[in-house]
Amino acid sequence: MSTIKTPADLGKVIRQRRKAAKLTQKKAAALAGIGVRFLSELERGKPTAQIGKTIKVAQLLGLEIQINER
Amino acid sequence: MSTIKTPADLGKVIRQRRKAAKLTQKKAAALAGIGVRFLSELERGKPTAQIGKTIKVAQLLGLEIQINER
DNA sequence: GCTAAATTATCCCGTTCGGTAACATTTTGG
DNA sequence: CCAAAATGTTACCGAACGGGATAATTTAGC
Repeated sequence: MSTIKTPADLGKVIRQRRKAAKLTQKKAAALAGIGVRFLSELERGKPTAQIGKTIKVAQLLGLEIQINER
Repeated sequence: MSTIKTPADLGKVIRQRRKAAKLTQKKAAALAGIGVRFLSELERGKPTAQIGKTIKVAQLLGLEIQINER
């Protein structure tokens, strides 16, 4: 369970998880219905990545996003 | 603790939390350094909202984003 | 070193989003 | 209830960016 404070934090988790699933960016992107460039940038912490696509990728990788009061 | 499956889920939580904090969109947007339009659209679940701005808003409202394996 | 994978670059059209203000909706007070 | 006030949504303009496809370059694994 990781706490996300920045887009970079998010990218890191996604990359880890993708690798753990033995998927290349190309395959993962195809499965999520997005481009490889998006995934590459997302994993590197691009702050302007779109939320909808980001959620899609997370779900594809079996990641659950939760939000709660601090 | 809410599970986020879609941009709409996220928007809902953010709106609730903003209201609980007695902030108008205008004030909240100013505090987060974004435009009112972005916040309005974010709360209504716009899937293309940028992740960086979204995280900023969440943090301003004292929301913690977590991500973990399902 | 060779090969697959990942990052980066380029082209390019569509979209984002801030500022401002008009318009719509919701809330409030009498 | 209804009018006024507050809040939220949207249109407009314009500059800037997103991101898909593809190719080139860099990096990593064997």
